[in-house]
Amino acid sequence: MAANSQFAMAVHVLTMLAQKQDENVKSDCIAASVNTNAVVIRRLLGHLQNAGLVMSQTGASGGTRLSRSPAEIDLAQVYDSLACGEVFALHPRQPNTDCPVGRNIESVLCNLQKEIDRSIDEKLARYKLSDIINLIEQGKEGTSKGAA
Amino acid sequence: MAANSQFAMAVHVLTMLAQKQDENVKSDCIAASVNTNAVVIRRLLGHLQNAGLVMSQTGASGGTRLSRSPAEIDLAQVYDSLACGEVFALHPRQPNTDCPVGRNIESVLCNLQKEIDRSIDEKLARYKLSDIINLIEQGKEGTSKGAA
DNA sequence: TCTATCTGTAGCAGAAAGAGTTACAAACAA
DNA sequence: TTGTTTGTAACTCTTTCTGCTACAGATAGA
Repeated sequence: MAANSQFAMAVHVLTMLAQKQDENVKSDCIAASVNTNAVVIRRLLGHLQNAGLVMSQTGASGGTRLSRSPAEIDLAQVYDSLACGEVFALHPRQPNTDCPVGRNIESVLCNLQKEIDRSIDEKLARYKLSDIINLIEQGKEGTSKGAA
Repeated sequence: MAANSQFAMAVHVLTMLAQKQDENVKSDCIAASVNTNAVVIRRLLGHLQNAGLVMSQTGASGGTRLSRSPAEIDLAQVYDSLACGEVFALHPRQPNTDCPVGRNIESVLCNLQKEIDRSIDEKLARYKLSDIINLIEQGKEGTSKGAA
């Protein structure tokens, strides 16, 4: 396991920002909803800012807001901005190069890894932030009729 | 990051077993090629055995061999046997349920996660172990002309 | 039956990665 | 000038993974 929870938090954060468009949201406020520390949120926002998805403002009455509309942000952009890629890692130690398998397997797996990453990206690119917001809105009515 | 290197090792191990079909391979021997400890290999083989991909034999002249032909084993089976799934994790702490976003985002992301997992599985299912072996064989000739 | 060999697994130590926290400089509105 | 907010460094704690030792149980072969 040990998967990355940053992505889930990022989607959460962006959804909140989308709901308060044209308003600076403070990291404290976001942290309260995600149930974590404000610094954790600011670190996350740093990545989203580098990717051009949000913009922050320091100082009094500062905060963060989306820098594009929710329809112009897709989940692949979010995923990539966190650079948490790699579904599986390669060998922790260099395999034994005296063995014919060990000598060549890395490059084969590396290519496979890239291919998988591309397919995840394609899948995520189909979802806009605006789609996620719609799904969450649907979830509000009824208890949880499954936002499939 | 912190992705799972188990998958890479598993493919490595299975490739070795395929090359010594109908022969019991010892965990020591595999460990030497993967460049790790024999116990690590035996733990890994346990998963593959539960999935019915290999069979082990204890005692003198024991070891492990494939329980099917390489053409009957695909990488999705390998991936699933390790149960290392989950491309991204959900929130480490329960989000604040007082917040409308926090209350519903988990189920939305959970569904997304399942969808991504399915698409990885579909992609991996296209590769048989026999395909991997072919790619590695190709890599032997020439230095590394890219086993794409 | 005895012995040498190999797997399966428990249990421990060390390393690595993350999360959470405190603290503070820099930016900025009022 | 003052109060507020981000950005970031630095630290601790926890969790997870790897590697390792040790040993019980299984088994082939003498």
